[in-house]
Amino acid sequence: MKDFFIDVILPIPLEKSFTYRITIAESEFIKPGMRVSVPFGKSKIYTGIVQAIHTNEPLIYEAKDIHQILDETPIVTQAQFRLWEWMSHYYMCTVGDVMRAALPGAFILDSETIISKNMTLEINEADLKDDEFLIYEALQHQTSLKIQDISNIVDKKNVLPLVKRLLEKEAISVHEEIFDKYKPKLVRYVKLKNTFHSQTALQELLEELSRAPKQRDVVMTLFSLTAKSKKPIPVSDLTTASNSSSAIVKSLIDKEILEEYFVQRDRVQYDDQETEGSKNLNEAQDVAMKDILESFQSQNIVLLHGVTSSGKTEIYVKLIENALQQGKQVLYLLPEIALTTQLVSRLQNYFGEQVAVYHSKYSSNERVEVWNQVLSNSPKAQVILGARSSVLLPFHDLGLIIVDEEHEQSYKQFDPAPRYHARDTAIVLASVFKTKTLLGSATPSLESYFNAQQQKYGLVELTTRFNDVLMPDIELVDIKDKQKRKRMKGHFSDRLIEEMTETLEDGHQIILFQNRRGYSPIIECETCGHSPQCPSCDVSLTYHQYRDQLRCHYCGYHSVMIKKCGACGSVELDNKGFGTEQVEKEVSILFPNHKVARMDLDTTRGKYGYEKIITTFENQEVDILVGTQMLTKGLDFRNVKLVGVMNADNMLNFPDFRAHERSFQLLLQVSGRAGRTDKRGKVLIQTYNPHHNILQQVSTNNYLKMFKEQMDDRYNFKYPPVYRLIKITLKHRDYNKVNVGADWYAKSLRQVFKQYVLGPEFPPVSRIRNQYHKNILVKIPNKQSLAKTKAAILKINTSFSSVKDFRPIRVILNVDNY
DNA sequence: AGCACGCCGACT
DNA sequence: GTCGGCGTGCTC
Repeated sequence: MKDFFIDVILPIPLEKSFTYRITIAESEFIKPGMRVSVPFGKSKIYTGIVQAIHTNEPLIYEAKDIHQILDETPIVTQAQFRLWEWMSHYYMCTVGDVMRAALPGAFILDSETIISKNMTLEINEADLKDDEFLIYEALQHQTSLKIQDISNIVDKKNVLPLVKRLLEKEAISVHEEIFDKYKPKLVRYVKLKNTFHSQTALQELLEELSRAPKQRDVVMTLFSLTAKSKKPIPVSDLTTASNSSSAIVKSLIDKEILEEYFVQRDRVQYDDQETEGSKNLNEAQDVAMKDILESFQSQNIVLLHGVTSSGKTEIYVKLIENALQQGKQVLYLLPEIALTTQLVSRLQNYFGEQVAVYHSKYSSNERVEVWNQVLSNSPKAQVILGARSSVLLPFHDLGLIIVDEEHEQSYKQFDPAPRYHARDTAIVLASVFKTKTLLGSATPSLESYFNAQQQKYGLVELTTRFNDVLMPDIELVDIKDKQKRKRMKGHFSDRLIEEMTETLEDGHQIILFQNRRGYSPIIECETCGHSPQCPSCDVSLTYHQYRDQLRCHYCGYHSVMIKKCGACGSVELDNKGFGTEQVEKEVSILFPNHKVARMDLDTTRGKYGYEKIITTFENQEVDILVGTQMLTKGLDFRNVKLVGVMNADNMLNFPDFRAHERSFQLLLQVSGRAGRTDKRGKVLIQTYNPHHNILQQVSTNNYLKMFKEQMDDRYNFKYPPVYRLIKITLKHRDYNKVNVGADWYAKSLRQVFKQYVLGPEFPPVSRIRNQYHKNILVKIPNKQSLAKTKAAILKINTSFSSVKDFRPIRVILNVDNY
């Protein structure tokens, strides 16, 4: 009789998969895609995913037995395995990394060490030391302790030696326990005990309760509620309806008059609302729709380039309808930030309960529920509306993928691994299901537009705004000139103030855009020029006025605002540069009679952070909204007529090969917020450099010109999409070690890739959280094999980490690091 | 990644 | 003297 084994993926960054022994009985039950808990290392128990079942006994080691099977049916599909495999190869990470990113946290169970008293042996307490005795005594009262409890009792961090000593003295025993993290949400219901169902019994009961009027009320209310709706009555409904407390209900339950019971409920629920049919498309949309469908005949991927508010969503809705009619699931990807109630409720309007939402602000439990619904192809998960990580869901029969705002950089995950791009991963996912992908954007990324021009993607253009709203009028304001002529008030030019005044008088709203948060990014001493720096990063601290704090935007370090220069003691401190906070403050001084709000990372924390701000702005409780690029993400504010860009220069001068492309996208996107209904919107862009090509192209809304010009640069300087990039980052807290290591690494790379290796170079912020960073860039010509390139890099990587001195240096491989 | 083992400085 | 710092090596 042969023995059975399983290969298991573990959520750790190790290349190998691990083989465990299973029994014959288990082999009949276990299927690939199920979770198992397995012993790993000396004592830990990890959660793994079964990859394969086989009979090949490992030769060089003894396979351990598994600990437990965690699922009855697979929770990971074969299609996912294929996608995981692709991701780990393409993005140069382990399958375990992908697994960790894909599974909701509650699926990955951890073991915990549980300490209990050794019952078989009486210990002479005199043999125990003080701290040992403390634990021993604690175990007289409690049957078991966790490591954390022991830590608390003896007030020490590292208690493992202590546990070990007790173990040796046989005073205690330890074992590992795993806990299910996913807890279904239970709703408590009550009903009247069966014995009181007859009319007479109820009469008697009410009489009996006449001396407890509160309780009597509750019973009466329950009775009338039940008569009214016939549905089960949740305790919470009963207490509100009868205006009583749960204590009264509890006493009724204790008296066995009422009976409580629990029903599992989905955490994510929508009120059933009337759904409506999709809107009829206008002529332009209709043409675009037909073009898309025609393109899909020959292409798997189509790029829809439609100007802001051209009504792309309506086209998506039609396409989703088509797929649903064929009984297929649809994935609709959006940047995290655009996943607001605005869009969600819009889609629910059309598709009702069939829409499931998935993003990072969902709790782990909520994500498990969505996962299971997608996996079981539940009617509640036919349209999955989600951010980046939703490409990793266990789709069943995917019929269409839509990637909206495909140019958004937030689709790319930078840290931790897998450093994947959701748009590109979505395209692969679509190919796994042999289905189509639609990319949509008003400002497509150069790589997508390039692919469309190369006939790799289909291309459909939509050039008119919905309802024939005019494109906003974009005006560039030369603030260098304005400053010379003393026409600036703070950071506001006279033109901007004029337009703002007029807009406010007309009762319209204003958006002001400044791509920097805080009050001012640099505080400089006027006497000695010193400026306060973050102690663990190489950046100036940003002054945040609302908390009177200096903050580091890289590591979160903060201290109180200094009153005098830390170097020379001078009290003359100057603010250099400005952020959203300062803009907000200046607005409230310039327009004291109007309400201003700010939307940036600092004001949108928490689950409903941005929703709150968006709602108040939507309801016109706020006239002027100041914000960072958060404002640009597909928000639809009807009443905004003016958009002001406080300073376009800092993003244009950003040291990145995409700075110009990004600026163009950002400026056009933010401009698109202006005048989305009848009135023509106005956009003012303040800049020191009004003749900059990008600004000219923004003001004339000339995407094609921008594309051509940028592509010339990309050809000349060998950047994507003409060349591919892999960025290698080395990290260590020792400056010298990073330098030496990076030089060695780059030298080895140059032997293979010659002039296509750039660096090593320190990034603009070379030290973050006390770690020095150094980057090496590998450029890959189009004709060079990607697979071979990666293999060569991995080989160098292996020899790098086999040098003893280099081993502590962390190496990060980032494929398509843009 | 964790985690154990193992070898050196600062404290009850 | 120990406590605890992190270098090194291993995990089926």
